[in-house]
Amino acid sequence: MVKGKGSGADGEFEREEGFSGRIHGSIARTLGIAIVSGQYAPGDVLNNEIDASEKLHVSRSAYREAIRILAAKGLVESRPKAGTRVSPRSRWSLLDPEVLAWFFEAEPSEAFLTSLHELRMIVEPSAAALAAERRNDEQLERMRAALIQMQQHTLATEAGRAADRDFHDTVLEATDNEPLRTLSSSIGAAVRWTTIFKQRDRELARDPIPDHWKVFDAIAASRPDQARQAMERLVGLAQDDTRAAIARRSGGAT
Amino acid sequence: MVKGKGSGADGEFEREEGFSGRIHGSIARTLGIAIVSGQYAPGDVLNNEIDASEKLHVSRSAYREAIRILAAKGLVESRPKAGTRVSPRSRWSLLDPEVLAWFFEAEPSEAFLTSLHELRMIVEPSAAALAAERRNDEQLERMRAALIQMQQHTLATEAGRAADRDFHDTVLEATDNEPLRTLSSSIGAAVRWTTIFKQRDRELARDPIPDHWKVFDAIAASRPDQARQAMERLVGLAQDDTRAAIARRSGGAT
DNA sequence: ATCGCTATTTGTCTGACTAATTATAGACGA
DNA sequence: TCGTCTATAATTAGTCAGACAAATAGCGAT
Repeated sequence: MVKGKGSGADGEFEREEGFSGRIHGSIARTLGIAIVSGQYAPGDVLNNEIDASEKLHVSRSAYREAIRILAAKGLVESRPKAGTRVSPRSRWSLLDPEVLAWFFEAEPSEAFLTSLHELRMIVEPSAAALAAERRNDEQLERMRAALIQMQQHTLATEAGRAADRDFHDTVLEATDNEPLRTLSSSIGAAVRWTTIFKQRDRELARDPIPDHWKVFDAIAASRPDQARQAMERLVGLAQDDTRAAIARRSGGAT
Repeated sequence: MVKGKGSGADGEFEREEGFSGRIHGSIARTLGIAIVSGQYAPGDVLNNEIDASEKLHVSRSAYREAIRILAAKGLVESRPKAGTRVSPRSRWSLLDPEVLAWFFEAEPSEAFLTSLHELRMIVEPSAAALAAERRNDEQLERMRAALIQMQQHTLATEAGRAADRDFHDTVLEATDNEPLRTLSSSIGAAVRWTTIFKQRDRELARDPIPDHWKVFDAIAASRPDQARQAMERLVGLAQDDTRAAIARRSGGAT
């Protein structure tokens, strides 16, 4: 039993792929996914630090740092003698980028997708309205550039999807409201998965680019109400498409 | 230099009061407040772990766990050789309950209060509408109970303010949308500070209880649009009052 | 039913070693 | 001579190990 990590070509190992660089991060990720995917239920008590760290072939301190990360995100809570237990879902930081990523790591439930869309539906139209009032020229340029990129690459490519996210992200930024901007990660996640689902159906139901331009035009023209309506339409259609894709997936095969 | 903590009646000490029980939590709190209050600016590099932990009279491992917490909330980022530096504000988890608490620990800026109110203005009316559609009887009862409590204790007491928060919290819960519910801590923070500011002016500008009942009635009657409008009015008035109180505070004395 | 004890578990400390990465100085080529 | 690329060194976070402290849940005695 040498020192260094021991990650060699031995026999058994666990977390392996999808490493997060640092070991505590990767452990946090592994446990985080296990928790949000329901492998551990709220109320469940994790193994004690000694056993758990041993089982994962890491030092106790590395394991503890991972637990601190999860605790900071509200996923677990630990107390002496009581152990570390999974917190009730209501305490989870569902809008945290990492937590969200962990959710999507294991095929999020339909209900979760739906609620994320609902959030978009609430936040984005108002955000667009604020953006129409407050955007500066530089932000407007970035939105335009994003849409052009999106047009060139199409949503079938990662570059195109990134441009899509950039657009929505910039709208949030243009609201000049920091807490609102924080939601961009969640919105971004919803956007990404909307697109992925739509892409699974070969025929992408509708070309969303004209709808994006309408939002852009309203923001460019500094017309809040118009921007709100355009965004409402855009998000609503995305929601419909996702719903349809999901229905087709679970309902009947091709 | 004995072992145990050394928190005795010695000479100098730092973090002291406001302890969070566990030491790593209290360090995280101390640093967290220092960061959100601007004592450390984004981009600033913290002392290396050895020096920092020494200066705080804690072990390196405890200090490191604190840093993991801050990193999990997006406040800092650390890399070997580069050190631990404060992340750009855009990465901060502004809606995290603890981060929010740290903000309010050091008199939040007017701009921050405003943006939080803006968020309320966006989220709560829609939430009320959803709640009107989806609330169950138990939740409705909790809302009613909260308002009665609020009426009895008035907003001058902590019990009354807690009831106020309970009401808004239950509305969020009744939306049956988990990500939305996550925002309750942020909303709650805004609610709490609205009230505190209003209370500073002796004459509380307006009795908000009737407005609360209007929201309740609409939710009870399952009328989404009515609930949305009532909540819009309620939050709008709160916003006005807070603005007025702030203006009076910074503008001219009594 | 209450109180006090004990065993378990997290929390903290120490100190050493590892690994990553920046920065520096040097070699090489334009 | 200047610029660029490359090995090397120095710094810092990351990991590990094992011991001890503190808190508390659960149990047994009263």
